[in-house]
Amino acid sequence: MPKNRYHHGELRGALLDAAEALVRERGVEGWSLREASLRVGVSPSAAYHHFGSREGLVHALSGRVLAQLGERLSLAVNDASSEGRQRLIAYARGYVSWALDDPAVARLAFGAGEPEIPLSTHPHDVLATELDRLVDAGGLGASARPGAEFLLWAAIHGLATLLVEGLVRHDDHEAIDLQTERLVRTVLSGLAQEPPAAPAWPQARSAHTERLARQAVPPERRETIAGDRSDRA
Amino acid sequence: MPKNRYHHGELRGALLDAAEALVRERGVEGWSLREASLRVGVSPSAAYHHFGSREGLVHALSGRVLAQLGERLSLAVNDASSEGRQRLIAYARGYVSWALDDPAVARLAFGAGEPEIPLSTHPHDVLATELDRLVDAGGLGASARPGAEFLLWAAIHGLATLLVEGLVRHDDHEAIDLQTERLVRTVLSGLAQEPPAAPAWPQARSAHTERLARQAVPPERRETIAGDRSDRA
DNA sequence: TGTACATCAGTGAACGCGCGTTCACTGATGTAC
DNA sequence: TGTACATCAGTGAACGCGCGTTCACTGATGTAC
Repeated sequence: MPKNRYHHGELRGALLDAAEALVRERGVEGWSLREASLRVGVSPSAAYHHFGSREGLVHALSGRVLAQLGERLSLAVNDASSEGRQRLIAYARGYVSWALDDPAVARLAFGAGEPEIPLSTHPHDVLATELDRLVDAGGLGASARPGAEFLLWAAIHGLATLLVEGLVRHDDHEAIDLQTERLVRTVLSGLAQEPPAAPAWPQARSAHTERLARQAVPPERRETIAGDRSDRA
Repeated sequence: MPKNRYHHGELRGALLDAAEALVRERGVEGWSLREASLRVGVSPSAAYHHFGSREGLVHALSGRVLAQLGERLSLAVNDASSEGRQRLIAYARGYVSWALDDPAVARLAFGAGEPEIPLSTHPHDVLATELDRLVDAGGLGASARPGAEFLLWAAIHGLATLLVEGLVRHDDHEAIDLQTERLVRTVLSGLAQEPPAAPAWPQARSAHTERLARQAVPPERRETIAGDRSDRA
């Protein structure tokens, strides 16, 4: 807590906070980099030292916000019972209520392309882990597991999106919770019905997983790594 | 085709065309009302005679575009076999491929709140009709029907959205088609599994249905209509 | 068929504005010796 | 412990720009008689 304010100390985080508040108030496009700087009490050009452009700031914020959703979902799932289906219902409710609590922030998180976000914090990873758990507990056949997280994710994400954009409406929060529960139960029971000899469904990939895979193998090594024996660990 | 160009004749439509092209090129926010006017060869203020503001233009366009999707889906469904499940798979494929063919336009259609669009042209209505048809043909129990369109819509919409935003990726179009098919089959089979004594799920409402209901009873008559016998037709 | 006139559908100049970004700069901090 | 100096993290003025919207206007069209 320096008396002196020439060096802010936490400027990067403070700018992200200001930007998040502005998104909440006026949407993703309804504010300027100048205004975010002004709120923090810093010159506009200071922001350029931390983010190269307005877009850079928005992109960084979207990653932070998506990670927050992931953490919230982890908590929601672990607060729920140990029964696999109930945990997934809790996941879905958390996802939908998060989006409805803060529609503009959700739009940002859902719309900003490839996020900068660590593994296992991502909503997709939390969901995948829960489905693995359900299979382990015998609640879902192993043959239905591959790709199942994308079906469930699509369903939950679609409900959240339709509600956030106002294309679908309910009377109250409880009605939304029930609709969410029905949706999850329906998809899970549909998955359980899948014949074991189902066609080999193509595998989808999550954008953040791809990015992380790329980062694990730095660009300059990608061509030689296959035959490289000097790898450590 | 008037030689004289002082009166354009089709200015409203021409402005919508220009705006749609601009959305395609640069996204919903990446252009100005001035630029749309310029493309059409008309002064910016001419646009104000047709749409009261930039927002008005965008809103009108979103309605037009959503209606186009609805028409495309009607065609896709009717081109498919008469078997109910196949028709719904065709619906979903049409929905997803439309969004991927034109991501920016899809974002506009999906994100602009309450659209101005006639009944039965709306994607929601087309879907509801197909589900009714499936029930009539015995492909789905009547007890699972209420609200089912919202489950399926959420699933399809979510898949489209995740793909459009780049959060989920596939190798090619065929993989996407297969994933779409799996999603629809899973939801339908989950719905079919629903116990007949299922809880009374709350009923969702579509934004456009509500708007149409409001319009059917004009505001100034809403209070008296119950006891009003002077109704015509 | 001709004319008067209301209405419709445009023009074009002007407004005030805040934007993203760049630039040369300076004060504060951390490090080597 | 003191000093020189590189680096880090800010300042603040300025740039050129295109924006949405308003306004008083005018040319073309449609209608009544």
